[in-house]
Amino acid sequence: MRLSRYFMPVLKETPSEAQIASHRLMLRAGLIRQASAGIYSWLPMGYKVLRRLEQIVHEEQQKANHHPMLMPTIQSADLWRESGRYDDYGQEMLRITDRHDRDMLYGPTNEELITDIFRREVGSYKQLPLTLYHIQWKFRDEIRPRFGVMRGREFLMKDGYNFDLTKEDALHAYNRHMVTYLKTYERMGLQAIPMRADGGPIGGDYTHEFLVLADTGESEVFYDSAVTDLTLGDRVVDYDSVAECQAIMEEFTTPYARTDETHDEAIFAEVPEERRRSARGIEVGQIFYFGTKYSDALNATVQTPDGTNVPVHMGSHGIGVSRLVGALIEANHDENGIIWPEGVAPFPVAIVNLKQGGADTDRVCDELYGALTAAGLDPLYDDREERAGAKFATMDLIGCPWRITVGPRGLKEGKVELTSRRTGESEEMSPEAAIARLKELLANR
RNA sequence: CGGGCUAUAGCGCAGCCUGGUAGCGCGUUCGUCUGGGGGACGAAAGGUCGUAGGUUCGAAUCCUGCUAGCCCGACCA
Repeated sequence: MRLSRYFMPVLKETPSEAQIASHRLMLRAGLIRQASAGIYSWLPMGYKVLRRLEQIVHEEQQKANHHPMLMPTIQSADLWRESGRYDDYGQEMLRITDRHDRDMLYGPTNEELITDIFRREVGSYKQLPLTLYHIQWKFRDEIRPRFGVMRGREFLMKDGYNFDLTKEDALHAYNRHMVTYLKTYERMGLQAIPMRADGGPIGGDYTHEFLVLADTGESEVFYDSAVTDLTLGDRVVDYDSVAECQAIMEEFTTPYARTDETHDEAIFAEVPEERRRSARGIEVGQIFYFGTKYSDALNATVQTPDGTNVPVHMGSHGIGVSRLVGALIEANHDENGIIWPEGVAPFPVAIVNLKQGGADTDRVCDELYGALTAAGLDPLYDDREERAGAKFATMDLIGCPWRITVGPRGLKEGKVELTSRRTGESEEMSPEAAIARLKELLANR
């Protein structure tokens, strides 16, 4: 993308409403603009990050044979009355009346709707196991929205629902989801620690929250530092293997890791003192097994081999996709701006032309732009008529992981400069070498 | 919802107390110079002062209602 033709309204000053780093930087870098309290428009570069996160979520879910679909944002109140949650949910649910005076609502979640689809269409154990998910906008009418997309009222969420014949099968689904989530966060360049959590309004006996450590997190967390050494890396997981998913779940949940709601000082004290940590965390996902709570309420049953009808065992699982953009920035920024992990950067590499209109610099930039585009590396070319300082400051703010600087000084030696946004380290090399290096560095993207 | 605060140009703010021509910085446009970390000079565009009403010869300024937004708390992914 040529910056001169893009829409990226950056701000030199911080709008007064932004308190925390991610909110400030999302506004300054031109990712979002507020539409009303807790509701945001996603500008092109913010939308690009959001789509990138969605894509990663989709890929990891589908590897586990979970099926994407799309349910509506507006739901009828009837189903919620049937489950009993129309009254339970309280003021957080945005209630709407249509022209025929029917009670509608903007969905805060989709257990009722998905269970209704299931009970209409599935009647036999032979159709199980089944996991369906979607990525859709939700609305929760927070009393006080704040921190930008971290705690908005409208938010994009991946929510999935598993349907299984037995509790054992449903617990495998639980473990399977834990693995897909760990994979998903790792690909985004985030460490999200699964922590034993509280069921909350959705309910459930088995539940883990995934937390990203960050000073501005809303939750206080306690953990054994051993848990932060764990990674899945390149492990290829067989999601049909009950034993393998179980083993990974145990590996990641054996070290002590809990939010303050479930924290137990006595058990925590058994962790060696030098490994005990308390910190703050941002919740970016949660998984639940809740048994037959909704299938009982909504009469979602399947026929077993012996001819009886039994309610299905269910679980639900969520990833806060829009919130993740904020969490990523909280975990990856410095005083100059965002530092995107390579897996999620809106543009993985930026080309900075220090002398716009110079014959040599223009030519080399065009060549780099063409070659990187052809290689699928989606470069952002800063071809504006700006001075070097302004270009560097803008590039630091928007946080592309790699920057190629093309200036007359370096070109005298036939060199351009490749700089890491994260470390600030630079290396001079020929344009051809820079292209080759970037292909290598970004091979996994 | 309780407590506190704010609303003046795209962004950050002053002006209000003590009523009388609507300002500053950044950004934007044009020109000249400049050219490796938000450069300099010159010119210009851009504002129903949140909104409705009241007081007054006259209201951004004083008074009242309303709306929106922000902060703290409770709540929450």
